[in-house]
This record gives sequence, structure tokens and C-alpha cells, in this order.
Amino acid sequence: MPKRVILVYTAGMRASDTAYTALQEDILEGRLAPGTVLGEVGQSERLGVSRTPIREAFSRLIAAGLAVQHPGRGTVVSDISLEDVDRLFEVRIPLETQAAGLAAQRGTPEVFTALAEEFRQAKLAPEAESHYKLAARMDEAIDTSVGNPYLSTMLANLRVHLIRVRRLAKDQPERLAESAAEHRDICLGIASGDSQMAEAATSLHLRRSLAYISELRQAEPVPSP
Amino acid sequence: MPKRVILVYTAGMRASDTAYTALQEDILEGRLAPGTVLGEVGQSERLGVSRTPIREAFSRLIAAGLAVQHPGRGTVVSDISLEDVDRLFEVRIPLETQAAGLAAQRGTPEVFTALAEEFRQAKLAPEAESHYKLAARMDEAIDTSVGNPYLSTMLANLRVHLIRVRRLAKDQPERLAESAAEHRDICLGIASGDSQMAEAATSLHLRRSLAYISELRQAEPVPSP
DNA sequence: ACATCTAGTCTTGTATACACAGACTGCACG
DNA sequence: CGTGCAGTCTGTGTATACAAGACTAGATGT
Repeated sequence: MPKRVILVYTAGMRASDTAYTALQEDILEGRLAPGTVLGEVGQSERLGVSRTPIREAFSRLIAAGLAVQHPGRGTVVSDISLEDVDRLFEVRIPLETQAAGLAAQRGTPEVFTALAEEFRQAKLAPEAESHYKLAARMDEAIDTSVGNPYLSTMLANLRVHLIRVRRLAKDQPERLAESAAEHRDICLGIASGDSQMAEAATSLHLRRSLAYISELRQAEPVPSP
Repeated sequence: MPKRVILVYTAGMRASDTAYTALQEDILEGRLAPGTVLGEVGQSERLGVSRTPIREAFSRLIAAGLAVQHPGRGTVVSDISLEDVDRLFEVRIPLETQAAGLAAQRGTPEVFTALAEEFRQAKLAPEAESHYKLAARMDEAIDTSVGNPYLSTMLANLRVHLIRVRRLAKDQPERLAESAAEHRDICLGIASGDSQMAEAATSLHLRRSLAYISELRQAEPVPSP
């Protein structure tokens, strides 16, 4: 007897996709804290699907680095802390710098002048949610301008982890305003077609972001688990 | 009628792992050409395991970029050509340059002086197989020296694709000797602890490799599929 | 008291059965 | 001869049953 048919099959949406999306959100939003053990049966009951799609979702989580597989203890949500920020930026800085430089060579300037204008306005009224939305749109514009799937994939993988550390380091309004100004500089550099300017602006922005987080970390030592 | 390959179940080796390894090798070695459709049932029969591990293997292939999922036609081996080399190097150059620079700061010099000596000897008798083995050992040494899992993961993903393009561009002995010399320079730069020297040597090596492949591509136009 | 062996109970790994969706084929009709 | 449609059919998505491995806890022997 079918015990429960919670999910009517949404059009074109596989159960494994919905499970992965739900799990990823739960991890990124912190509802599933690092160290949480994810049992296949437990999650299958929680999400109302069978173990098979859950397994698929777990595989993708592990591939994305959001979970790790423990030998006999199941898969657990991967740990992350402000310590990881240094290692993440060691990858992020060269990749995004490269992306900005290539976007300057290949992008259509109008797109980025428009984005620069948006950042100018955003600087006046800093607000975290809209700021990150706008930054994401800039990243997307850079991605499409560069037109390199390998680079885009790497950056996408990276951004997942950056979202997690962002939760740990709450931005303050003045930093958001600074960040908006730096984003504007990047857009202007790309729009001008000067790849070196775009690279410099990107490098500057990321190093300032890193410095901000670093001093935040020094000021507020890690809360012991 | 396709041959049925009996997989040897190594101790502690899951069937999904062996299936993935077999499929990856088949793709990397060219036995499964780009465009080949991979049916779950077909591969499960060929490899002698059930569909479930095959599905898992397919997921990992797709995540690695070795296969893509077509809407109604199943999953097919992803296409790759010498055209991809430019896009790959747009990611590879900044990442490996960064890695070399960090290795110079953090690695133990003795490891890399030893590797440099090996490259010096390899330069005298260029041979593709041993050259790539040695280069792989250098990459591994850099990875461990840097100690950045995010960077290591990205480079590992990248190298899978580089193996595929390497098959398309057959190296010639003189290029191997050059390459060995350039690898030696990288090792010496890292061993000296001079990150800028290591970065410069890496950048030079990769740009020369790219130039070599590019002129190879011009000389020998793509065979139309 | 401590170590070790063993039974039990989780957990994951694998196989298979069933359901559904898309694509191909054959035929009829314009 | 082309086009549309229906039937079939293959192939994936999902569920579940079965098997095997691993940690745990308890008992037992030293």
C-alpha cells in the first residue's frame, strides 16, 4: 500500500533534483549545520521521496564539497569555518581576476556600464540582499561575456562555498558601500575594454574583501562548537 | 554484439567505483568516442553490474564533464576537440601559476630540487609515458605543498580534460625535451622559495605548451566528424 | 579491571520490479 | 508523396527488497 504520496510529480522536475535543491538550500542556509549526519533513510522520510533520489542528491552534494562521506557513519555535512576563507580566496582571486580580464576583451561595454550605474545607486543605499543579487548579476554577465564553460563551472563550484562563508561573516553597511564602489570599478574596467584595469579592480576588490573578513575573524574569535 | 567485460571486484571496491573507473578510462583512452550514447542497460550489461551503480557512475561522469545528459536521448560522451584547448588554458594558466607560487612559499625545497634533477635526466631521453608520469608527480608535490583542498580539487577536475586533449595533440620528442626543461625551471623556482620565479616559470611553460598545440592545430586542420 | 569476542542493529551498497515519458514506426489519409 | 496520428517500444526515474559491512554494546574470560 502506498504510504504517502506527498509530491505530485512536478512538470519536468525529477525527485532527485528537488531533493538536491532542498538539501543544498538547507546546508547553505545553515539549517543543516556542519557535522550533521545525513542518513539516507532519514532524509528520504523527511523529504518524502525514496532512497534512490536521495542517494543521487548525496552524490551531488559530495561532488560539490558540501558533504563528505564517512566510512561507516554515513555522509555528514562538510565543515567550514572562517579559516577556509584564505584557501577559498587563493583560488578565487586568480580565477575571478582572469574572468574579469577576459570579459574586458570580449564583453559588450554597454552591459557593464549599465551595471556600473546600478552599483553607483546601490552604494547610496546599502542593503545586503539586493547587493548580493546585483553582484550575482554582474558575475553572470562576466560569465556569459567570457563564454568559457570550464571557467564558469569552476566559479560556480566556488561560489557555493563562498555563500557558506558569507553566512559566517556578516557584512556591515559600510563594507557593503565599499564593496559596491569596488564592483562599480570592476564594471567600468570591463566596459572600457581594458583588461588590465579590470583585473586590477577585481584583484583589489577581492583582496579588500579578504582583508575585511580577516580582521573580522581576529576581532571575533571562533565560537567553540 | 558488444563484448561483456567482467570486472574484478577488488576488496573494498564498490561496484559503482569500478564502473566509474572503467567508464572514465574508456572515455579518456578514446575507446568511447565523443558522441557515443551511454545507455544504462547497455553499460550495465557490458560491465556486468546492475543499473544502480551505473547510474551513480553516470552522475559522476556528468559532474566531471566527461558526459552530458541529452533531453530524451540519454547521456552521451561529451565532445571535445583541440578548440577546447584555449578555454582550458584560460583556466589552467592562472590556477597552476597560483599553485606554483604558493608551493614556493610553503613547500620543502628538497622535494623540488630532487624533482628538478629527475627532469634534467628526463630531458636527455625524452619518452612520453615516463615524462607524463614525472609531471604528474610534480603536480602532486605541488598540491601537497600548497595544502589547499579547493585548489587541488579544481586542478584535478581540470587535469581530466587535459588528458583528453593530450590524446588529440600528440607530443613530439623535441617538445617533450623542451617541456622537461621547463618543468625543471618550475621546480627550481619553487625550490628556491621565490614565488615570483616559480610563477613566471609556470606561466612560461604553459604558454609555450599552448603555443605548441595551437600551431599543431593550424598545421593539421580538424578532421570533420 | 581490562581486553576481546560476539551478537545485534544500524547503515550503506546492490539488484530488480514497476511506472512514465519520449522517440520511432507503420499506416491511414489528405 | 508528404503529413499526421496512434501504437509500440526503448530507456530513464523511482521505489523497494535483499545483502553485506561497520560500529556498538554487552558478556565473558583472563
